[in-house]
This record gives sequence, structure tokens and C-alpha cells, in this order.
Amino acid sequence: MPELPEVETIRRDLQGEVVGRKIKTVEVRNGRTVRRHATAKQFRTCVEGKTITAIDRAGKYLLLRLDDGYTLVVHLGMSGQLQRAKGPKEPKAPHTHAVFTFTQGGQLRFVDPRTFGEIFASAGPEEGTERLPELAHLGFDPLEDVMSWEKFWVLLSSHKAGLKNLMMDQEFVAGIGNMYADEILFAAGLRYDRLSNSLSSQEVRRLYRSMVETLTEAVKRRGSSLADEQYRDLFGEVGDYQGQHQAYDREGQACRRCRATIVKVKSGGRSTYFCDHCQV
DNA sequence: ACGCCCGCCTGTAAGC
DNA sequence: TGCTTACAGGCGGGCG
Repeated sequence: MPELPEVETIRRDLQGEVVGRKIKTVEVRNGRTVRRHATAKQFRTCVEGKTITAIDRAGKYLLLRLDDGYTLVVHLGMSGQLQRAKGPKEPKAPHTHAVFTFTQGGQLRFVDPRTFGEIFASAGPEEGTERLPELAHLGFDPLEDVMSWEKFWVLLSSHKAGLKNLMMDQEFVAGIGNMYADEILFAAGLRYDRLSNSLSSQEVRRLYRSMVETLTEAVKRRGSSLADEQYRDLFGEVGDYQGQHQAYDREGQACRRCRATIVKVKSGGRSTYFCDHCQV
């Protein structure tokens, strides 16, 4: 499932591949992927004929800036992929739901078997504002928005929630999903069910540092591709961070730090992996 | 305010 | 062997 490191990897790929290109046509091939527009035609008029000027990211959202101030927003959901294609003759993968064709040739395709992803165009951001109204609910971005650990402590203690639930809450911090939440909490030596307002200053510092370092390292390795998921970058290549995982998807295996057995529990309907010895 | 559950959706894998 | 069931989870919404 694409989380911040996977989305950031694709953002960097897009920067080199589609910035400066003009969208000639958009083909919408199913009724679920393009959302927040009355009709697919209304969406098409928002993006056709426009040139992509920059690629930004907010949490797990990709933001393709267009030359008239519009933003083309892409969320990959659980199984979404963006694929670069040379042209219309290249065979389309199953579940190809949107195809952007550039005037200079070449295509950008959105493929998404589980259709949890979405695409929409926004007229924003308004002059003088930074954030799209549709994404106003998102919390700070762990890599884009640097903050002091003291400020992080204030934010943490203003909630009384289980640490994992809070780290996955996109309104608190944007971009962390089930997999990286487990990896971050392992690196910090903290259990998933510790209450956010119960941490010592040392634990807060460790959590903040673990969040930034884990995500940074995962970006360096171009994200995680597990056996049961389909994450691929813009060129169809798998990531390289899954081999570095300490907790996620390692039930029954030895903890790489203390050799105790990694435990799997269900929390809020989600699988949670942790070391009962290293994480307190 | 927070935890928890559901529905959405398909591919894979385990179970009978 | 073949069908059924469980699981994977991002996100929004509802409920206690």
C-alpha cells in the first residue's frame, strides 16, 4: 500500500518525466476513479490543454500543478499505480482507469485494481493560500514540515490516543499508514497502545527522530514492495525497503535487535506487528 | 474526543 | 480438485 515513501518516490519520478508536458486528452475509463466532479467531462475540461508545471506532495496525495493555477490531485489508495507509457499502442494493464495523453507524445496511466484511489482537479490553491480546500484536513507532513521535538510534544500531548492510531490519523500527521506506523514505533521502542500523552521527553524525541529517519531511509530505498501488494514506481520497478523491515509482516520471526519473537495482534481491525521485549 | 466497526473493492491464499 | 471464506487496508461515516 503506497504510503509517504512510495508516493514521494513517484513524485520524484514524475518530476523528471511529466513536468513541462501538455495534457492533450484524458480518457476516463471507469466511473469510480474520478471523484468530486459532476461528470467525467467536467473533469476533462479542467485538465485538457494544460501544461504540468511542478509536482508536489501532501501526505499520500500527489499534486500535479497546472499552468493556469489548477491542481490535478492523485491519491493511490491501496493498489493505485501511475505508469509511464510511450504511446497508445502500448498494451494497457487490466484496471487502467484513466489515461493522460501528452501533446509531445507519451502517456501517463492510472491503474488501480481495488479502486480505492481517486483523481480530481481543484481550482486551488487560491492566491495567497498554500493548501487546497479539499486537503485542508491534513496534518503536518513529516518530511516537508520540519518542527522542533518540543512542538511535536505539544501536539502529541494534546491528544489522549493510542500511539499507532494517532500516527495513522491523517489529520494529525499526513502520510503514515499501517506499515510505516509499525516500523516507526519499533524504531522508537514504543508499543502501539501507549497513550500519546504518557510519553517522557526522551520518548518523544525518540519517536520524532524515528518517524523522520524511518521515512527518509525508506524514500532513499524507493519504498517497500511486499509479496501481497502491488507497489511499483513510475517505471514499474519494485522498491527496496521491504528488506529493512524490523516489524511489519515479520510475525513469528526473530526480532533483529533482541531475537525475541515478533508478535502480531489486531488493533482497530488492522494487523499490528511489534516486539514485546524491545517496545515498551 | 476517541475507539471501533462498516462499506467500498479485487487478487491471493488458506480452509473444507 | 473446486468452491467458499478470510485477509490485505486507506478513507469516510456512523455509533457508542
